[in-house]
Amino acid sequence: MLDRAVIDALFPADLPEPEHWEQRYPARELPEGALVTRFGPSPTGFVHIGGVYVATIDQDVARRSGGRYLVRVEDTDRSREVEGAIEQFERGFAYFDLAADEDIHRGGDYGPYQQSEREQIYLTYVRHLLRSGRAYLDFATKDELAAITARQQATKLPTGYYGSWAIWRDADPADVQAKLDAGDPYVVRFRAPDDTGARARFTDAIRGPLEAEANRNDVVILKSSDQSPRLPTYHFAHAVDDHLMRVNLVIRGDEWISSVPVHQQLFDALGFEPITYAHIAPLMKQEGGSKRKLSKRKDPEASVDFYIESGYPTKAVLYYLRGLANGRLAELPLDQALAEPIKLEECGVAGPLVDLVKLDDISADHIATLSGAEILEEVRGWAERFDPELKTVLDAEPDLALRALAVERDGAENPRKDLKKWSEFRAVYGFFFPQLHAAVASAGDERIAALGVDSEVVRAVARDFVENYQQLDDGQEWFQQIREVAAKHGFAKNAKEFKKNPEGFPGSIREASQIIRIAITGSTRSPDLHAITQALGREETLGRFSGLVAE
RNA sequence: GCCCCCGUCGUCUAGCGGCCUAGGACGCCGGCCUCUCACGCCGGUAGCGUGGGUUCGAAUCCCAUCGGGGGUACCA
Repeated sequence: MLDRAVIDALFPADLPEPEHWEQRYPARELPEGALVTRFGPSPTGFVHIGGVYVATIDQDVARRSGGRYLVRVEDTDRSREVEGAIEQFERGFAYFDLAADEDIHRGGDYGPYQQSEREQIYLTYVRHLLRSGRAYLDFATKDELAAITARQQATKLPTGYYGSWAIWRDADPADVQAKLDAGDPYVVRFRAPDDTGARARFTDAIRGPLEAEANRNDVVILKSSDQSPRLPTYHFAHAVDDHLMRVNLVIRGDEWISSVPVHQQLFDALGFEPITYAHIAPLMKQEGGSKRKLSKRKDPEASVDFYIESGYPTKAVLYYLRGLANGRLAELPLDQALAEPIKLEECGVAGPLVDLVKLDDISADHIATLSGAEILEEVRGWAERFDPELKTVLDAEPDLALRALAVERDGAENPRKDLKKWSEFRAVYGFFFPQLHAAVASAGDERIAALGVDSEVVRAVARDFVENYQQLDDGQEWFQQIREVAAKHGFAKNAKEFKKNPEGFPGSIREASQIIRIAITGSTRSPDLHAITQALGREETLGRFSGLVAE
C-alpha cells in the first residue's frame, strides 16, 4: 500500500473528509416510506423516448410516496458530449410534464446536480478508498490493456482487469512513485474483494430476487489524471451521488443489472447503506424477425422530438408509456390511468415493442374527448413552432376554426376520430380555410374525372345546384337539394340501382354528391357535407363552385 | 468464450396446477349503418419457442434445448 503522504499529495490540500459531505447532505426529512428517485440524463445526443419512459416512472413513484424526484446531469464523458443536448432534453421533458423537484435550474439542498461540478466530492471518496487500500493507482496503457484482453480471449478466460492480470494491483510502491515522478497519467481502480466464487444477491423491486457471480474486476472509478476536472466513472458516481443525494430507489434500464455486483461492493467499501434497485426493461423495436433496443441512430421514433414534432398530445404519450410499463394501467380509461400509481411489482420484465399504431389509436381516442376549443388551443401551440402559416391562418380565423372543429364533434355522441396528432390538422381540416384551400378549377379536374361522370353533366349539376342553392338548417332537407339535382339529371337513386344498369345512368346519387363534395372540400372523403356548409357559410360554399360552373 | 435477464395471438398483455376447447385491448378481415370518410355496432382471424419429465390434470412445477436482449469500456 502507498504511504498516506504519497496519496495525500495527489489531492488538493484542502480537500474535505467524507464527514464533511455527510454533514452537508444529511438524511432527508421525509415521511416514512417516502421514495427518493433520480433520473440521470447524459448529454451525449438527443433525449431518447426511453428516457421519458423511465423518468415518468421515477417521477410517479416519488410523488406518490411523498418523496422527491430529482434530475442529475450525468456528464462524466466529456468526449461524447453534444452541444445543446441539455437544452433539447429540457424542452422534451417540459413537453411531457416531467419537471423535477430538484435539478440544475430549480436547485435543491443536495446539489450540484451536474456531475462535472462535483469533482471535489468524488475526490474526497477516492482518496478515502486509496488511504484504506480499497483502491489503487493504475498506470496501464491502452495497449497493455488491449494485450491483456487479447490473451484472456485466446485462452477463453473471463476478460477484465483482475487477479494476476491486474498488473498494478499489488505494485511495488517504489514503481508507483517512479511513474508518479515521471508524470505518467494514471487512473484509480477499485480493489475488488478477492473472495473468488462468491455470489452477489439482491432483490430487485421489479424482478424480485436476483443472483450473479460476485464482481471480480478492479473497475476504474476515477478517470485519467491528465484530465481536468477529474471525473469518476458511472459506477463510482452512482455510489457517491445516490448516497449523498439520499436517493433510496434507483430506477434504471436493465442493462445495469449486471453491474449491480460492482455497485454493491462499492457501496460496501464506501460504508454506504445499500440501495434498492428497480431495473426496467427497455423499449424495443421490431427489426426483421427480431427485437432490438430502440436505437437513437436508426429509429426516428426513438427521439422525443419525433413525438413533439408530430404533435402527439402529451397525455396520450404518457398514457401509452405508463401502460407499457404497468399493463394494468393500459386497461383503464386515460384520466384514471394517469391518476393511478404505477406499481413497480407489476411492471413487465420483457422489453415491450413501441407500437406507433397503438399510440395513434390512443391518441385519436384521447383527442376525440377534447372540445373543439381545446383542440384549437393545442394545434395553435404546435403550429407556432412547426407550421407558422397554419398558425397565422388560425389566428386570423379563430371562429371558422372552431366551427370546423365542431363538425360532428361538439355535442356529438360519437365524435369523429380523424385527428391522431396535431400535425394532421392541416390535412384534415385545411379545406375549411379559404387561405389553405385550392378550389376546383374546372369540370375536367382529375378528382372529378375519376368519378366517371361526363364533364358536361358535371357542369350542369354544379350549375343547377348553385342556382337553386338554399342554406338550410336541417341536414335532411339540405341534402334533398342534391337529390333533386341528381334526379333532374338522371342519376340513379341509389348505388345498387346504378350498379344493375351502369349504362342507363350518368351515375348514382353517390356520384352526384361526390361532385358536390369535391367542389366544396377538394376531396372525395370528408365529414358531413351539410355541417361543412354550415361552418363555411353560403357565400364561401357557393364560391367554391366558380371554377366548375365556368365554361 | 464467460456472466446475467427475458420468452402466451402480428403487437401490449391476463394467467400463479383444474374456473383455459387460453380471456381482453390494438391491428387485420368480413358485415351492418350510409351521400363519401370517420365514428359506432356485430362477427371473425390468430398465441402458450421446442423436447422431455412430475401429476389424475401443466401456459402454470422441474430438466434440457432453442431463440431474443444485455454485460464483459477511462460509454452511460
